Amino acid sequence: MHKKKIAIIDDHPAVRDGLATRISLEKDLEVCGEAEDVADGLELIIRTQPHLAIVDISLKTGNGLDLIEKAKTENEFVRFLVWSMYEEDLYADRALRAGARGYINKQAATDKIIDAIRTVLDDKIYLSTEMSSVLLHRIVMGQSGLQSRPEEALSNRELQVYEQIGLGKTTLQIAEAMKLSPSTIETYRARIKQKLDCHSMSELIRQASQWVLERT
Amino acid sequence: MHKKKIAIIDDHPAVRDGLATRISLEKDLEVCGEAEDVADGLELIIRTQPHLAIVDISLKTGNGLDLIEKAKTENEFVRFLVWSMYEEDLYADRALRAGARGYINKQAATDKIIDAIRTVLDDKIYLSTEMSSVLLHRIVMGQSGLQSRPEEALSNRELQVYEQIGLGKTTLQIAEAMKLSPSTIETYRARIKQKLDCHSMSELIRQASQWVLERT
DNA sequence: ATCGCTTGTGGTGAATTTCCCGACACTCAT
DNA sequence: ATGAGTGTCGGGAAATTCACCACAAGCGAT
Repeated sequence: MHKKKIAIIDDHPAVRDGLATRISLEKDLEVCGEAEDVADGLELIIRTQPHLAIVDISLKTGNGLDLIEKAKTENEFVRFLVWSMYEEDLYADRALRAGARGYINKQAATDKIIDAIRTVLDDKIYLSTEMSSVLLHRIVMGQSGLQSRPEEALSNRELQVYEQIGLGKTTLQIAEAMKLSPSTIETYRARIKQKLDCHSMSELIRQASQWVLERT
Repeated sequence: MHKKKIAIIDDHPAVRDGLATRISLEKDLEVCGEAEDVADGLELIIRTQPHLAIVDISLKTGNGLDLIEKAKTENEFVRFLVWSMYEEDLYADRALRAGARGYINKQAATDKIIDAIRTVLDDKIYLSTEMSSVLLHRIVMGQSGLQSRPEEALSNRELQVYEQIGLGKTTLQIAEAMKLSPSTIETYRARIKQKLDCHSMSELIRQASQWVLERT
């Protein structure tokens, strides 16, 4: 029989163990290797060409999403499933954007991960139902479901404001800096929130500051 | 033979599985139960009176250190080992102060955790050698020496709130999650702002969210 | 044994900010 | 020329933040 090969890339040995033993219970799946950082993970993927790589976001050195971005071009046939402790709404769309075919939380029961694996191996997208509906909602409301980097959704002015927000500036500070009425900044902020699907200032600030950091 | 009973309290099923299977390989150890949040963890400890409880810091609801504080008085004979993904230098001394007998990182090899378990069961303290010397050094220098990170100035509660802030949660959401009055969260926030020298919510959120990202 | 400081918890009321509406002019593409 | 998106602003209601205060418990220093 032809078993599907699964690679596990996670920086917690106990997690790898737990996952590996659980996967081994399935007759048609086998773990073809494990890695705990980006370099080893890449090497593992290139060498073993797994059908699916399960990737944690926070690795020993670097980020699982980076790994996926790097690996996906050279390894057409490898599918990626992101497996992380972070809440889905923080990272699911980033994961998909990076090239993953699914996202599953570590708090999920181990049986769920098997579901997710099979779903992705079957060339479908795996997300929680809530997250799926959020993305679908975005498609209906906005243009594309995945917010391809904020730059593309925001207008010039909005982007400038977004950047200031990410720097931790208050509405008033931004208004002064840009010599505009605070009301205007409020409007931009409201539009940004709508476009990026944020529901509170806290969330917007968090997202903006993250964006500022990541945009090197 | 009289096996030592181990309780596992962690909110990631895969971690529990990995740990449990690894522990089961030892002839003189047995897992007497698992839990994934504070309430269940307490109940588990009271009911089974394990020789040792392995406790993750971030649980589904609440904090592992709180669990230890609550559990230790009523359960004299239960020892606690903190097992977390966070870097030792911020949490190890908090863990010990809360009543734990050791701290081990999730990135440690699974054999290490067995070491740690045996060490604690043997009524010794388990820490990495680096951390031991750091703590000793702090004791000698009178603790008020140089705190490399401003976050070290925060109290336990403040740190929990800080983390939530960094995740983009609003004051109200945090209050609900921690089952405290919003006023209390306000107070913590004010104290955090003072300690970290932030002058507005925006700045605090920005700093907290960056911290959450960069802390591994 | 006492004093002072920190921590954990909460409250009040004023000041600010956010939120939800609407408005208007201008551009650009359909 | 109509509608969608953008840049700019305002008003009023709702929510949040801020600036204090309070108090009990714990802990270290005197």
